[in-house]
Amino acid sequence: MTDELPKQYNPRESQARWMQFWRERGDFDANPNPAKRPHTIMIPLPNVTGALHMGHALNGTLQDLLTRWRRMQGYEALWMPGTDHAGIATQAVVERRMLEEEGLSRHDIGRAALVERIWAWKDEYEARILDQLRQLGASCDWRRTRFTLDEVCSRAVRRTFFNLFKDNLIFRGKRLVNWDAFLQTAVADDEVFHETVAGSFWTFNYPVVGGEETVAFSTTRPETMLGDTAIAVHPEDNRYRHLVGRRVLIPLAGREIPIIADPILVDPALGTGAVKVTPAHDPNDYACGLRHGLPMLNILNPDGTLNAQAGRFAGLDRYEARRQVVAEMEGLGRLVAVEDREIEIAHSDRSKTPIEPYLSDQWFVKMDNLAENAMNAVRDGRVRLFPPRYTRTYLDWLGEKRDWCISRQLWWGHQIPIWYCATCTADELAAAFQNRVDVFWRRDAADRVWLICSEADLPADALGPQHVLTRDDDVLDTWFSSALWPHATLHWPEPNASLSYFYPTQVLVTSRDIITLWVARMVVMGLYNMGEVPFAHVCVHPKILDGFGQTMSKSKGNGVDPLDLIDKYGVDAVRFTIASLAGDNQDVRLPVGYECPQCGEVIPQTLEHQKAIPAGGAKPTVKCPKCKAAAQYSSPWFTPDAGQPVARVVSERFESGRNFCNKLWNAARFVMLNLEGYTPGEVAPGELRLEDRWILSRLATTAHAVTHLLGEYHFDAATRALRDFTWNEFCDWYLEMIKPRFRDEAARPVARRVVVGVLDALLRLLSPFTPFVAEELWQRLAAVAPHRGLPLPVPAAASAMIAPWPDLPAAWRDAALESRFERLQETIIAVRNVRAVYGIGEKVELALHMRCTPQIADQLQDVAGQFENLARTCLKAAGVDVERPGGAASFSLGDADGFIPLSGIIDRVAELARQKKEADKLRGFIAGHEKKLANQSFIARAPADVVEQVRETLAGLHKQLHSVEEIIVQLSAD
RNA sequence: GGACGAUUAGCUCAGUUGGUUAGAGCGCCACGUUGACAUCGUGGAGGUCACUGGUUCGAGUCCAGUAUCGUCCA
Repeated sequence: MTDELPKQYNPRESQARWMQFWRERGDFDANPNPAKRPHTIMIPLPNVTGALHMGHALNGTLQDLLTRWRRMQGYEALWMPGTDHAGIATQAVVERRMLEEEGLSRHDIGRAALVERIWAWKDEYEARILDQLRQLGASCDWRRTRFTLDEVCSRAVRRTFFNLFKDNLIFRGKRLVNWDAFLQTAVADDEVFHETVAGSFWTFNYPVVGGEETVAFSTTRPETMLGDTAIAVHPEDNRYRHLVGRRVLIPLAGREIPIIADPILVDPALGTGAVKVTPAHDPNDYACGLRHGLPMLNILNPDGTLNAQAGRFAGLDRYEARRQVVAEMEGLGRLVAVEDREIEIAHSDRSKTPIEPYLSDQWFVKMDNLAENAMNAVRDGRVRLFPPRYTRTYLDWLGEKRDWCISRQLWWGHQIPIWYCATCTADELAAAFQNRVDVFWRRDAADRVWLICSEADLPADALGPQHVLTRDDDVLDTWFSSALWPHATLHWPEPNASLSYFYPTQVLVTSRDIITLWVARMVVMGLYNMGEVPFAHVCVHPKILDGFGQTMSKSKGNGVDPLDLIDKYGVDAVRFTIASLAGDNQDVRLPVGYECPQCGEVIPQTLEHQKAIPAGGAKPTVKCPKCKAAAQYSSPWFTPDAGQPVARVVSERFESGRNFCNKLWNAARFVMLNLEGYTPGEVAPGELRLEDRWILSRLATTAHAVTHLLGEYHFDAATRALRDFTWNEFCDWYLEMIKPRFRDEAARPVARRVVVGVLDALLRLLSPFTPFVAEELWQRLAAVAPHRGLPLPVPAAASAMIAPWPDLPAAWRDAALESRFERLQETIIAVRNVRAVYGIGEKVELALHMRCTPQIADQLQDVAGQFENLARTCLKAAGVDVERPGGAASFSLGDADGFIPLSGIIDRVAELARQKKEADKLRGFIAGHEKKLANQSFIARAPADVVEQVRETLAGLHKQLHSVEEIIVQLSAD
C-alpha cells in the first residue's frame, strides 16, 4: 500500500479488492436501527429470462449511487436485491430452446418436468444477474436477496390472494383476452405488439331473411363469420334503416342473426357501412355484444383450431378455415370483392405469433376502489414522481380502472390457490374448514361449483373420500407477485422489525415504460396490504438506446453486456459515464463497436451484427477492415467458443469516464508524492492563502450543489459539477498553484494540510459515483495521512464508503474572493494567449506590465509569484501610471490592461490586426447594449437592476474599447 | 386517434424562475513530454438555438401552429 502509485489507474485490481473488503466488513448490510433514519430502495427486480444489459446497468448504478450517498449521510441504507420469475417470458424462452434443441414441446414432457427445467434456467441466470450487479459495485444487502417464487414471496402472494378473495375483490369471469395460440395462454395488453403485415380485405354479403336484399360487409378474418351473432349498421344510415330488426342468414353456418343499429361500432362512411359482429373474437364487437346482449359464440380451441361451434369446419386450423370459408362463399356467389391490404395485426410479444381475441374463463381483480386509492396517493403527494410529468401517465392509466386479469395459462408461476368442488354442500365445507382462518369458500357466479381458496395447499380428499377437490391449473400474472415486492421482500405478512423499520421505502428507481405495469400496481397492493404507500418517490430515468435509436432489450439482441464495458474501461468509468448521461428527459443513445482482438481497431456495430445467430454451428464473426482478421464477438444470442479471441464490445462514450478516473488518480498521486513528512494540524484562517480560500470556497459550493442535485435526482448535473470541480478547478488551478509551496519548507505544512483536506472531501463526494477508485485512493491516503481534515484534523474513516458525506460550512463560500480569483485567471489566460499567438516557447520568460487601480495592483502583487509559476511571466509593474512599453503585445480586461514587451519578437502588423479585430468585437457588443438603452420601453419597464447592469456593462465595454484603441494608436506609431 | 418527449457546434448533449457576449465532452487546428497525469498540458477555430407566427422592454427559454424523429397508450 505504501508503494508509489503507478502512473495509470488500474481498475481491475481495485474492483476485486474493495468489493471483498466492503462485504467482509458488512458495510452493505442494513439492520433496523432506531438511532438512524432508514433509507430503503427496492430493486426493480430483473427477470431471470436473460442476462442484464446496459439499461439495467444504468438503473443499478443510480440506485447504488443513491444508496451509497444516503448511507454516508447517516441513514441506515438498505438496497434490497432480487429477481423476478417473469412467468411467460421465462417459460417461453425455455420452451423455445427445448423445441429448437430437442424437438420437444411442453406437452411431451409434462408440467413437473418443464417446471424443473425452468428452475434450472432460473438458477443459472439468477446467479449471472446477481454477479453482474456485484461487478457493477452494487452495495445491496445481499443477505436479503429474494426471488418472486421463493417461500417468503410465495407466502405473501398466497395471503394477498386469499384476502382479496375474501374481500370479494377477486372474481372469475368470461372475458375477451389476447390469446396466444402458440403458447396457449392469455397475454396481457402490454405483452402485445402491433405489426403491419400484408393481408387481404374481403367483402362478402349475407342474404336478408324473407326478402331479396343482401347486406354486404368487409372483413380481414373471414373465418370469424362462423361466430357472427349480428350485423350492425349505423342507426342514421338511410341505406339500412329499414332493415334494422330483420335478420340475415350466415350461409356457411345456417344460422340467422339480427341486424342491429349501433352508433359506436359502425362508422357509416367506412366501407359498406355494415359490420359483422363476432363478440367472442373481437374487442369492439365484444363491447357491442355487451351493449346489445348478443350471444358470445366462441369458435376457437385453445390451440387455434376451430371447435365444434364451427360445424363442419371444426378441427381446421384457423388459417385453413379462412381459405375454405372464402372459397365456399365465393362458390355461393357471396364474395363481392377482395383487395390486398396492409393490415395491422396484434402479435404476442412472447411467441411472436398473431394474437387471437378469445373469450375464456379468467380470474380478475376488481380494480375500481383499489385504483381510486392508488390515484389518491399520488394526488395528495404521498407518492411523488420525478420528473413530475409522469404523474399524468400514472393517473390516466389507473383512471381507466380496468379490472386486472391475473390468470395465465402457464405452468411457471404461482399456481392459483383455488380448489373446485362441485359435489359438496355448504354444511360439509363448514364442518371441514370452520376452524381454519386460512380457508374461505363461496359459490361461483353461475352457482354451479364451490370455489375454495386456501393459503395452504389442500389435498384432493380434504372433504373426505366422497368428494374430489381439483385445483385450478392456472398461474398468476407475474405482476401479481411483483406488485407485492416492497413488502413481500420484508417478509410480510409475518410481523417483524425489518418490515416496520424499512417500509415504506424512500424511492423507486425505474424507467418510464413500467409506470403503469408495475409502479401503479405496487401502490395499489401496498395500500391494500400495508395501508401505506410502498415508496415516497419514484425516480424515472432515461432508457438506454442502441446506436440506431432502438430501446435496448433482452429480446432484440441489441443488449450490451455491462461486463464487456467494465472489462474495457473499468467499473468506475462505466458508472460515472452512465450517471453523467442520466438527465431528465433525453434517452441515452449508445453506439458501440467491436474491438479487433488482433490490432485494436474498432468496427462499428451494425444491425446485422445484432441479428446474427450461429448458422450451422459456426459462430458469427466480425471482419477487421485494418488487419483483415476475423474474430468472434460477444452477443446476447450466443457465447463465443472457448479459447477463441473475442472482439469485445466497446463504446467510446465511456472514454470520458475512464479519463476522469485517471485524472483523479493522478491528482491524488501527485498529492501523495508530496506528503512525505506530512503532519496533521489545525489550519488557522490567517494561514490560508488566496488559492486555499478559493479552492475551499469552490469545494463548499460544489459539495452543496451535488447534495442538492442528488436530492432532485439530477444525476447528470451532479456528475458535471464534480467533474468540473475536480478537473478544471482542483487540478488545473489549485494543484498548479501550490506546487511552489511544496518546494518551500516553510509553506509546505499548511499547503499539505489544505490539499489533503480538499482531497479527502473530494474522495468522499466521489465515493457514491466511483466507489472503487475513491476507496483505493482513500486507503492509500490513510497510509500517509491517517489524520486529516479542515480546519481540524480527525482520524479518517476506515472506508470511504462509510465516511461522512461532506457538509461544509457555508462560511467557506466567498463570492467576492471568487471573482477576484477569476480576474487572476483571466490575466494568466491572456498572457498565455499572447505566448501562443506569437509562438513563444515556455523557456522564454515574459514580462508583464499591468495598468489598473491601486487596489487591483495590490491584489496582483500579492500573487505575483503565480505569474511566474503559471505563465512563466514576471509581473514587472502594476498601477495606475503604468504605460505601454513600445513594441509590446497588449490585452485588455474589463478593469485592467496588460502589456507584454516583445521587442524583436512582436510582429507589428499582426499585432495591429489582432487588436483591430478585438476592437471590432467590442464595438459590436457596445452597439447591442446602446440599442437596448436607447429603447425607452426598456428603461421604463425592465427592472432597475437589469437596466443598471446593462449600463455598467456598457461602461466597462467602452473603457475596454478605449484601451484597445489607444493600443492601436501606439502600435501604429511604434 | 390520444398523451408525452426531442430538434442548440462536425458528433453526443447541458442550458435551473425569460435578462450581460449561448456552454461542456469528444472530434478538429497549432504548439508542447524539466518530476502528477499523452487516458495529459497550453492556446484556438467552430452555432441564424428545426421552421412560422405570437406574448414581452427583452425569447434558446413562455404561447400557438408546422415539419421531422422517438416513446407510451388506444
